[in-house]
Amino acid sequence: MTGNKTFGQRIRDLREERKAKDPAFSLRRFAEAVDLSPTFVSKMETGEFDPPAPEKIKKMAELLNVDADELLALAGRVDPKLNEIIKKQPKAIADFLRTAQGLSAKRIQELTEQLKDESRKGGKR
Amino acid sequence: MTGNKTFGQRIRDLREERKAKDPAFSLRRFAEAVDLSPTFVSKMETGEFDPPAPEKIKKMAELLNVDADELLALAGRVDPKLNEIIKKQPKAIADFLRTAQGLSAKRIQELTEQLKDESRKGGKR
DNA sequence: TTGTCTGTGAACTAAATACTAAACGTCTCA
DNA sequence: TGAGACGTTTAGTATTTAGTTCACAGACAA
Repeated sequence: MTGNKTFGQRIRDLREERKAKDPAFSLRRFAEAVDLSPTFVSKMETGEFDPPAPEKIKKMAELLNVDADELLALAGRVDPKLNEIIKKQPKAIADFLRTAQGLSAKRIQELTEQLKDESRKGGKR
Repeated sequence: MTGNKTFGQRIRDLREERKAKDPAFSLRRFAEAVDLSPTFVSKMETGEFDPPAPEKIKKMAELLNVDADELLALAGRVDPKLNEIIKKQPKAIADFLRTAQGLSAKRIQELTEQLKDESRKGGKR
């Protein structure tokens, strides 16, 4: 597995790593950049507080240069935008996801590629 | 389109339809079966209250004999179980959904069928 | 005409979510 | 030797979510 850390541990690791090269990644300054209080970030990193709202998590991912979906997943959340996508075709996508359940990441990526190829060639389809 | 009603209107229509044949579908009795107060169901059906928690919506779908995903979608929600599925492969599925965005229901159903055929033939894949 | 059922209106509310402010001890470095 | 930044602790709070209770007026039936 890519890493079995908690959300808070992962943020702290990433932030400390950046801090070593750039003092803008101190807890206080990072908190300000994400628009959260230092208190919250401290507690969150130590796991005493739950992760913040999805938008804050996305902002952190951007600042820390990591994939937002990875952080959101660690936080036990899903990007609200994915739910918006699902709502446009609820039955079809719900069926698909239940069928795709348990598929390897690789196989899912193949399907994604397949769709991309199709749209490159044949327009919408 | 299949129907452009609000969540509440849809529930009321379905419930009244059943009520005509079965007095167990009075507002009060239905509310009790779903484990909600009559007041809540009344307000919900007239749109004055927001739809209840996903589990209640699923229960209603079951009692009213309709697809839960349809009701959940009308309620502007997504089955929490779908989010659980996404969390198992967050990056791959997030990518897939963003790529599949805007695809027709038909095309998504084709993909689902493709996966089902594969698992019928080749095991997990 | 009392009893029982219907749906509805007004007024709350418990619990969860998503945080904050202020003060504290520690360390640095000028 | 004190000014400033560091992360942390204690003690809260505002907002949202997901409902509830109680009382009411109208229909119907015995």
